[in-house]
Amino acid sequence: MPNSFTPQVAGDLNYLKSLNRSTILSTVRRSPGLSRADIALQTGLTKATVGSVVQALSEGGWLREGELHARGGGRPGRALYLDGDRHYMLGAEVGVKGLRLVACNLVGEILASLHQEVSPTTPEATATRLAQLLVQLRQNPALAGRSCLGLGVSVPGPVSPSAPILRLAPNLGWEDVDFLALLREQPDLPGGVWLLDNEANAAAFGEFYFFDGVPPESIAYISADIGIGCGVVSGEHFPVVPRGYQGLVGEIGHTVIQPGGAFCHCGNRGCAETLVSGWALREALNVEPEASLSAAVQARADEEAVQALIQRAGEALGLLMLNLHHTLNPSMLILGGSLMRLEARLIEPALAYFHDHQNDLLRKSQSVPIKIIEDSTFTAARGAAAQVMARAAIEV
Amino acid sequence: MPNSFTPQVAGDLNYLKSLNRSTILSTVRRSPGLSRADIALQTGLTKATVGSVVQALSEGGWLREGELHARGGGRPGRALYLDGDRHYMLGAEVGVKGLRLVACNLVGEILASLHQEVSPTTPEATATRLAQLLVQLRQNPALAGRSCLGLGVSVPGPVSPSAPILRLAPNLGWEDVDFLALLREQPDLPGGVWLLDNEANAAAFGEFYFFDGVPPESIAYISADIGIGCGVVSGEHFPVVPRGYQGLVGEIGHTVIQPGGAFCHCGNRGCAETLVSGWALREALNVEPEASLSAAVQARADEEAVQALIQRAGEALGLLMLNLHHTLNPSMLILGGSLMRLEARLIEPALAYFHDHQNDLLRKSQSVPIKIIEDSTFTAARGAAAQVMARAAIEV
DNA sequence: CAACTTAGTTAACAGTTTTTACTAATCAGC
DNA sequence: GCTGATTAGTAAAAACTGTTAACTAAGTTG
Repeated sequence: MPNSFTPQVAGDLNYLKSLNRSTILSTVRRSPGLSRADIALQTGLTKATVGSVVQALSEGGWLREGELHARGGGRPGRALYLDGDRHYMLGAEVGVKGLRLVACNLVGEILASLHQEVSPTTPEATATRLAQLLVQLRQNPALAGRSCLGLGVSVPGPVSPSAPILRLAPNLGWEDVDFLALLREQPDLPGGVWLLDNEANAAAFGEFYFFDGVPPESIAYISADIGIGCGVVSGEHFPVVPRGYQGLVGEIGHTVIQPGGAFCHCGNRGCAETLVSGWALREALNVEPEASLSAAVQARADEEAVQALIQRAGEALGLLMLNLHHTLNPSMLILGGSLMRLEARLIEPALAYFHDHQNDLLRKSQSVPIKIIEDSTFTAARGAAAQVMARAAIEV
Repeated sequence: MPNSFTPQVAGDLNYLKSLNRSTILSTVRRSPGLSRADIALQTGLTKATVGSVVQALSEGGWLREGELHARGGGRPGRALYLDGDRHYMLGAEVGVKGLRLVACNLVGEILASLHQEVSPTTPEATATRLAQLLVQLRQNPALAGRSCLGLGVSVPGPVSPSAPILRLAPNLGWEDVDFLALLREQPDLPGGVWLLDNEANAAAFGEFYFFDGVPPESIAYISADIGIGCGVVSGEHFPVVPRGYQGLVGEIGHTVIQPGGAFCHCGNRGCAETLVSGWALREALNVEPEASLSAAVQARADEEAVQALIQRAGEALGLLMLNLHHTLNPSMLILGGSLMRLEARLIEPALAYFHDHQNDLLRKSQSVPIKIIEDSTFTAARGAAAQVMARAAIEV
């Protein structure tokens, strides 16, 4: 049955091998500690195939052997884990508020990170600065002796699905920027897989790929920051992020939920972002771009108007979550972004709205788990790194 | 790169063969008249492989040879087409207004059809009636000498993604119905692939799979009928219809676009369906379930209140289209369902709203083509048949 | 009509998973 | 402690895939 890792057009034996290698890797990623025999059972491959693929992956630094299983009669199997000690991926977020970089291993652990809270200026200057920070990051002793699989960069705007080009980033004033090309002109950068993606997509991918616990069937990650975006991921072994025809999937901040409502900077009226978003709240509360929104809210928490504003924003977020659920029906909703720093003030009305406005269909189904990421400083950067790993696992 | 036809878990040589056969078939479906050499070029397979697969497909009744190409020097290639004369698929729509059946060939042509405009009662009685009609349909002389690939059934409600079970059909009063199991108890039905899917999904799949002309990258099909649903399809060679965790993808009729608005039958307020849907308009205009909505509108076309009502409904539909575009970003929107019989009265305000409320991101992109299906009597049934073909092409 | 070009087929080949048989390691029971 | 049962993992042969390279087929062009 169709799912997600298929060649552009048709497949040869090489593709088949790559598919199986990647499936085995993903099987171990999703349930660490499986033995070769377990993998054979789960994937349907034979013990012989699994054995030879595992050997190759171990030699390549992707898998490592662990302890022995001891379950009843028979020779115990040897546990297999992703090898967190031999490779790493670089991930970077070019955000409105600054640059954030991580290097993480195959298990998703952040080995080293950097962030610089300065708003990007031109694409060229930003590329230069990012390159310098990448060089600095790679000198971190935690990365010594490891090989780099590549670099993923996330940007605050839609990326063309056909080419790694940032189409429009209103909050940076950038348009049609080939950021990876600018970066490639810089010295001392690693080779391997280079990827560019939207911030919400990257974050969503990372949360799905490195999910802590039993992985959900699919997720929608709502990124509530200056603007509101959303990334969607599904696919057991080969997670897919739908991007749409023009890379606009998940631009839910500009879905209209209040026809004839307030004007939005996008040129329309009544967008969700006019009710819940960093820029709308800052504007309503007169908070300077440099100042902290959550601090301002905290300071004026006893003003009734402020309470009502945040309450309304939370409800709008809840409505957005419901609409998203009716349109994409993910098995889990994840909320992230700097707006989460408003904590219960924003989140409680959102959850309340979400639960109080479920319709019959939803009530019939088991309720959708909602996960909240309080600190998403490195979420997008780590997600970009995760995308690098997923791609490298296919190409190796 | 990930896309859509991957085995449950891992692939063996059988899968590889099936993949390539299916890819070749799809290549011909998307551009009829290609030669073996063209296919080899497009798919990346070698001439040898293409040759042997084409031979197998021809013998199996899937492909036929056509005229000779005559383009410049060299031996001319022989055009290949899907063979419309040897197989057919059955498709049925269990709708609120009755049963609709088609038999169509590999090219998507309807060879025979039936429809019975009687509202279904119980699942059991409906299965019995549908089985009788299927037997009757299969006796149509147009089907003589052809083999049946299977049966697809579409139903007016979400289908569980894990099993072919109708979860809820409010307009039929059905809940958790294993309709295919009921059907299987009936005599004289064909074997092959049996599928069950939501009406909007089936229709969307059919419009994509049998697209007349250059196939779009992806589509969203909005089914505007008693309720409002939506099906999404994308994937070049292996079209995928996302269903979501509980089969609720595309339930856009219950996205809220007017918080605090009118009560919806789903238990919520301000759903899109309260503004634009068969039931809302019928209720507002006091039209009996048996009577024709379009006729009623036609008759009262000069009442100002009626004009305003339809105008508002059209605008709501336009808003829904915009929101859908911002969430899923398909490369084409298709409008279908019985509400299209209201014609320009409904459609013009919808298109006007859609075009007048595009934001900067959309304006920057080339505009999304919108296709309107005036008569969608057999759209869902044919779509269900298309799904059967797609599945059979993989399994054969 | 010979040279050229492109389409399609054939047989040997390389690379994949599977099959089958085997070895390795642990536990249970005597 | 030994034997047998059971499960894990490996090795070599077998089966099957698409590829390669050489060939035949069938047109056009000079």
